[in-house]
Amino acid sequence: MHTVALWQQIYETLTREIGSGHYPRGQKLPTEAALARRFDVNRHTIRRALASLQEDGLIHVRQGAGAFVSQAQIDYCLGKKTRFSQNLSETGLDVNRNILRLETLPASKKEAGLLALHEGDRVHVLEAVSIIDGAPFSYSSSIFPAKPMPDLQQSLRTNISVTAALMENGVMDYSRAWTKLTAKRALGPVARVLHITDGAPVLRTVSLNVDAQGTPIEYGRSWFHADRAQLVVAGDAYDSVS
Amino acid sequence: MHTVALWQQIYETLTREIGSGHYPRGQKLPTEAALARRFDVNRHTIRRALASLQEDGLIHVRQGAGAFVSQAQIDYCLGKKTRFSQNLSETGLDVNRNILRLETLPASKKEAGLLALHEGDRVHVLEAVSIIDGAPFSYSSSIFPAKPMPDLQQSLRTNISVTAALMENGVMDYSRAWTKLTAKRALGPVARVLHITDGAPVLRTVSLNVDAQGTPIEYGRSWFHADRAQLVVAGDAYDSVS
DNA sequence: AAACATTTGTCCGTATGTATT
DNA sequence: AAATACATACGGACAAATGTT
Repeated sequence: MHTVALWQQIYETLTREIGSGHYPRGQKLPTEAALARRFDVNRHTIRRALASLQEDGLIHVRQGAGAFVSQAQIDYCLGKKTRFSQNLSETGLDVNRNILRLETLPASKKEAGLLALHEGDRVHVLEAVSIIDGAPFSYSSSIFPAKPMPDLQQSLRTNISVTAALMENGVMDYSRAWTKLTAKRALGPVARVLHITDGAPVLRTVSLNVDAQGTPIEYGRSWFHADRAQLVVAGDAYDSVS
Repeated sequence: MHTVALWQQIYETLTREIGSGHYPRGQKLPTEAALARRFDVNRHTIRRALASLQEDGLIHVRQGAGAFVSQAQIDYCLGKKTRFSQNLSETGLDVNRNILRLETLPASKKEAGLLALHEGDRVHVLEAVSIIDGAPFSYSSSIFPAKPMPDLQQSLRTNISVTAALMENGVMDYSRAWTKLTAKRALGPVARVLHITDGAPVLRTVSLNVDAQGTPIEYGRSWFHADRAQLVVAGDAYDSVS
């Protein structure tokens, strides 16, 4: 007869309980000793179950502190028609934005190259932190060519949505040319705005948006809170969303 | 008259020199003191230039050790038709693979759910490290349903390419249903196989491949060496590659 | 293992030119 | 025109991390 291992039963019970909200997100689980008493097993059996929970990313364990239920990761869908606000507000989350910097200035040689401009052409620079459910989710730094949309700065200030701001400036449609992703350690400023400790991992993306003619209209770099963000590339999303 | 700041000239010079291979990848730059002598400026001016190089990701600096030219990141393209070996061997890189584990066993409840099987149905488990140019690039753990491809284990052992192994077992075509990405700290085993220090950032992906009928044929989790890997999602790649 | 030299990180201060108010 | 703020550049001192002997 086949019996499920003890640790596995406990693992499944805890998975259910975490999923149902019995142990709220971010909160501490009972100590290993307490769980051992509850399930009437040895502490090592609990540890085996917790190890699996950790592999699944459901909890994270800090030596000396305890096991904590991980925050739910927010799925951020990447596709040709990636729109930040739309992407997230559709999920019913409370999305907000803090502008850290918004100005218009001449492009450096590097910036000009990225947007296919000439050095000295003016660009709008936007740095912002997106806040979801009251906590920092991502920090992003974008540049836009100023010539075709001289009044974008004002639009960005009044609209939370970049898409809406672009529409006010005549860009009715745009698409994501490419996105490059890698993992980095959060350094000084990024760690500060994301409210994470220096050196914690972040997901960094660099991306280019182009208009219907293929002209670059936004070059952006983003840093996502790794504990909160999960980027999703769905095969279908590219076709269906349009 | 407008003059370019000293530190900026130095920054551009070093950018050029690194780009042209004057300072080889992975190698140490001269010390700040030496660069200060070379450009005949104060050490702080050099530091300002190095800070910009670091922002660009061209170098990374280790206190006490020095500034090192970053390794060129390997672009790994994500798309519907993502094929690991193809993806990378086309770039002319030396791609290899070490199998850490390859066996066939009954699926746990969780694994069964992921592949749309029943608990206890047999699955092939493959854990492997990919080696590019002699150094670990990624570690991945995959499961395949055994029923439709009973001899896959042998094929995986003899073929470096998973695609080729699948073809030998009747899967002539498959596509990437979705990929989920996030950043993590490398923990024990992952850090060991990737040859990085514990806690260093890694890029983790979870993905599902399905056959032409939409049936799951591979569920995989991968950990990419963050210093070496850059995942690229190109809008066009989804359409053109087919 | 312990002492040492090297190298980067941080802080203090000073001076000057430039842009803004 | 004057006052103010900011970016740039230089000089020095010590702390912290690393590598070597």
